[in-house]
Amino acid sequence: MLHIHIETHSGVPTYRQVMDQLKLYVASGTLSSGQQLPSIRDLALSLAVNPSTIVKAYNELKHEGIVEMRQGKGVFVKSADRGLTKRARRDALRPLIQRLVVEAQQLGLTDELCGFVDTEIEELEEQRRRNEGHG
Amino acid sequence: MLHIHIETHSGVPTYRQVMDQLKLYVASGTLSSGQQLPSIRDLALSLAVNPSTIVKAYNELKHEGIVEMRQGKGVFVKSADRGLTKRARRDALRPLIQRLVVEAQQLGLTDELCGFVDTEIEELEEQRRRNEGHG
DNA sequence: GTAGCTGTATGGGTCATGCCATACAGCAAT
DNA sequence: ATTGCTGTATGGCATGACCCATACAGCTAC
Repeated sequence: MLHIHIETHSGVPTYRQVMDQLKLYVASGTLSSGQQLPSIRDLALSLAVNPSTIVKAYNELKHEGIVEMRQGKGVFVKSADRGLTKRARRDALRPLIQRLVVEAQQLGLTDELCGFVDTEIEELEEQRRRNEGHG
Repeated sequence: MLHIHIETHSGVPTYRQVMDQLKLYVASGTLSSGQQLPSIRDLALSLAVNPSTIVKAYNELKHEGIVEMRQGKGVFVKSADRGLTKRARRDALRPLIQRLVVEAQQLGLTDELCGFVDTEIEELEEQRRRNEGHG
């Protein structure tokens, strides 16, 4: 059973919170390729939100190539996107990196930034390893 | 004279574009501590937008501790924020890092990520060095 | 004090976002 | 074919984002 927590008054939209947590689940291996996600109605019910909100989240994830939706069947995790060239994938990441670097500079943390990133990666990998064990 | 370009149909709000470009100018040293920014009216005129739009951008930057506004005097670049503890500054950066790491994982670029970040930092430093020369 | 610059404050109009409600359509087991 | 699951499509409605217009208030030079 998938555990998703919605912070009602956080200012970040419900569908966005759903997306982000699902993306984290996929990235950490808690949800792996081919695995079925809760149906729109089920997830909507368990989160006590309108089904259309879940539809929006799932659709965005579909456009990002993270899930696949089959009518009558359900929603499934898609394998990680390797259809794009490495260059294209890097370019997709670039704006976010630039933003991060500017923020870090403003906070006087450029020197430590790479270490921070590595720590975060390590944490994610750790989670993945744990999920290997359980799966 | 400050060069700011507004992409009208980019979907990203005008005030946001102003903010981002100003932040980049500060981070790259093109604008340095204590320096005066264009007045609200001047900038609004040169960008052909309403003064209130500039007010919004400047106010956001004020809240982020990047500029200082003195009535009757003008708007000035504030020195980089060191009032917070290192821990607090790191925490401020963390959500952005987490998001980046998840995106990178999804694109299969975790291994290269740190290198990408370093490249971007190097590029910013390069700009700073060039600005040292001119200033 | 007055003229001319500066930032500040308030209110309004328009449009997109975010959420909800309801009806439609494909797939599969009975 | 019927039942019951699945995703899909359409429309409505409220809130907030975004931008604009106009009037207010502090500082400085004359």
